[in-house]
Amino acid sequence: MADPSGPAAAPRAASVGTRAPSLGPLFRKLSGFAALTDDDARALRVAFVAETAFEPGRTLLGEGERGERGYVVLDGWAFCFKELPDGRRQIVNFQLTGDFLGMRSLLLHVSDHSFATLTQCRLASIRLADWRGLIAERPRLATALLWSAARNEALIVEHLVNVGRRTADLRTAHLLCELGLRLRALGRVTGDRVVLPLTQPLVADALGLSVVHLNRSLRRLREAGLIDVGAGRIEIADFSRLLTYADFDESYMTF
Amino acid sequence: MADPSGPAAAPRAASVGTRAPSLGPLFRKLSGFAALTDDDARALRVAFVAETAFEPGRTLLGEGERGERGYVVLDGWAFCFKELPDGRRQIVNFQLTGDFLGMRSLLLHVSDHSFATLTQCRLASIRLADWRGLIAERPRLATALLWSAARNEALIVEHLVNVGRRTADLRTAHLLCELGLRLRALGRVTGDRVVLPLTQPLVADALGLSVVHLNRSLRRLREAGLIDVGAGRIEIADFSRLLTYADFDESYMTF
DNA sequence: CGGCTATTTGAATGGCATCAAATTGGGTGG
DNA sequence: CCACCCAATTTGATGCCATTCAAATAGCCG
Repeated sequence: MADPSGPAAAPRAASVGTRAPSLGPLFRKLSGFAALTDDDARALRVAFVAETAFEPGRTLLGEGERGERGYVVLDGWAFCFKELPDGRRQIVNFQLTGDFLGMRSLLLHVSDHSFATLTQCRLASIRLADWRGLIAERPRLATALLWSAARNEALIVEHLVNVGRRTADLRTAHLLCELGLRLRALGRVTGDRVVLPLTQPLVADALGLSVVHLNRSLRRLREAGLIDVGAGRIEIADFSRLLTYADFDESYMTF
Repeated sequence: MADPSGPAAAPRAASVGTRAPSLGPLFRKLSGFAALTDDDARALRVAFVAETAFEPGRTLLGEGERGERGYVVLDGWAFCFKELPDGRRQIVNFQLTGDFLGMRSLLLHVSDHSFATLTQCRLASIRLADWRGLIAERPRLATALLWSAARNEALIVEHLVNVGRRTADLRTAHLLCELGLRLRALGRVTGDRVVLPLTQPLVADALGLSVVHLNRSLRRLREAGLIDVGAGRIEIADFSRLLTYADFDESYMTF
């Protein structure tokens, strides 16, 4: 194990940028896809520049703009979305600690989507040239990134199934389950309660529902004792039962 | 330009497999993402084994199975989908000539989705080890594959927006436009008419609609003179007007 | 010819959107 | 500390979009 910044590593001087970004979660994720070396860890540390915190609700890149930098979430929640001509929008997915943000915009000349912070966020960023360099010169890293892209695609595909073929209540429960499990995989969840920093307009845009109808779905889930809601926050009250209720099949996440 | 099997190349003996697969469209697509060399073309030719034709409606891999081989469509239509416990399904996207099929299943230990042929198909296939080899040993190819994965993700994301935020009529028109443009990019379409080998149950499963309702949407499009329908086939009758009707923004496809 | 699937239409139901409005809570400036 | 504003939450009423049930027709294959 070659964690570039994990707690197990001895304290080391900041190698690049204002301070060494904590790329531990990212590196752990990528290590699950390919056997990375210390050199790979070092290359990641060098290529990614730590950024100071971004405030909540900040749009980092709009559709049609040119992506100058790609990001990794060090801490906080972000999300990406597409807007329609009439102003409505579809949230594509949420990014948590260790997830990439805007890498597709970096690859394409013009971004096909937008992304923004949801909560206060700490992000590390990378320039296109450095990104290309990592892929071209580090075969194991390139392999891990392709695996990571596959995992990301699997999340989006399941989201599509959710929106296309499930009722509002199950759809809502399913999304909450996925986010809860992703937090659990990060070691942020221990018991049967999970707090998610989600407002209802946001979740409605993710699920392809109106805010009004989502609110009624949430009320039913609350009356069933599965969740609690309020003040810009949705809280899973009984994770086990919510997973059962949603008939959640986590096979698309477990690789 | 180093087309491994294009018509411009002089006839060459089959290098591997029963005959040299026509990887031209795949190579052309990948060349748009990174500058590939003759060696890259050769490596692709060696790794992909030509397969004989598959009949229409053949499921190549089911959800939960282990993907032993990845595929490239040489000719014909295929599609991938996920099934729900109640038997309904969501079609994720369609694969045309030059598109990968089942690569995500190859990377993951257990496939999270299924895929099948739609029409008669000719496919070339690759084993996991050879796939890993291409990625690890050919940096330009790895780069191109990551770009290709990004493009594929962009298609799925737009599909999600379509299902999540558009009405049935616009949703239907949008899908037909995308497929028409993809055929056009392959040089298979010249005029304002495009024939698509799609049955209505299939399109309904792609759009997250019931067959009955899709049928009514198609009727409205037909009465508007935009399409023709019948006998396992949907035909774009006036591509220009259909693009206008769908307010189609092709920026997500043009890279 | 019989069975299967695709296409099509009618009728009724229901899920979800839209419109409207009351309430709440956090943030900000006076 | 209060007044105000703005966004989020919540509920009611209404109507439409889409599903479901039902059935008829048509085309394909064995």
